[in-house]
Amino acid sequence: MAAKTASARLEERWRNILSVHARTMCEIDRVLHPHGLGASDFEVLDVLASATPEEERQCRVQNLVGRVHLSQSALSRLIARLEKDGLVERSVCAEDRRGVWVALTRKGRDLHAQVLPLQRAVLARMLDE
Amino acid sequence: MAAKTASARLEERWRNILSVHARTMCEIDRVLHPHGLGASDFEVLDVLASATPEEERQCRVQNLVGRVHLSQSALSRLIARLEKDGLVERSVCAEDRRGVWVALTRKGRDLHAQVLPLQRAVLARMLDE
DNA sequence: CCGCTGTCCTTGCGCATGCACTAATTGCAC
DNA sequence: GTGCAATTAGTGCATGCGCAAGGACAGCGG
Repeated sequence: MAAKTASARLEERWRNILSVHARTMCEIDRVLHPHGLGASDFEVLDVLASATPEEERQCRVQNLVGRVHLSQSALSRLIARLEKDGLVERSVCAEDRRGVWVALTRKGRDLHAQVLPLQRAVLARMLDE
Repeated sequence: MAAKTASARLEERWRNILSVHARTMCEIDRVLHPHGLGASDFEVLDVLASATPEEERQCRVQNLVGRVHLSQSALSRLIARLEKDGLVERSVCAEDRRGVWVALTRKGRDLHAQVLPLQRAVLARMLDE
């Protein structure tokens, strides 16, 4: 009975995570869509905006993979999209020419600043219950 | 400063949810894949297995939409796949011929019983930290 | 009956994602 | 130096998803 209860509790916690994740994710998408962004796009923008205090620059893409919940390939394409929209810039890494640097453009930084409050508002609404 | 802290805490919680969700989801997929199932497939099977104590039968699909984090269309196709694999059966609802009943087959029930411990093990591993 | 509105499921379509593969480059062993 | 494994990004392909539209049916008012 003890084991059963533990398993049931785990299951309940998991279902709860699933539920909160789905609803919040969906809401973020809905709020960001008018600005031409999806939840993943924002996630990358957000990492770039916060993890780039203008100094801690590494070869980026590889660096991003660890901080975002996307595969390398998905990230590659996502960055390509962001670049096409003029939100980030890619440049080859001089020290290691395999790598690619990714940096927010002015436009990207502005857009991030603009939508950040919207995302935070969603989090506040959804995570508080 | 108080507001900033609250926002940061929300952000941290959200990142944590994102992380746990991604890792657990991925692991469930990995464990279930050899059995021909994905995480969503299992979710549906699991709901069917637990929510069908042989009696509480409703027109199903509509009923499932509320319990699973998928759109109607995705669910429709997912059920079609499960049916193709012989794991569930669809039948028109007599009282309301718009509706469709979905029921686990013997094979579906067996497979669910077989993979359930695997999924629970993943939850135990990933959710405990 | 008739038609209208709403519900339930399915389908057409475009898109984002992951896997496996490739290309370019590095670093190391020899 | 030369070759070889490892690392880093990008690409072809298949798959699953959501949105919007469609088709079948129920329920209701006239």
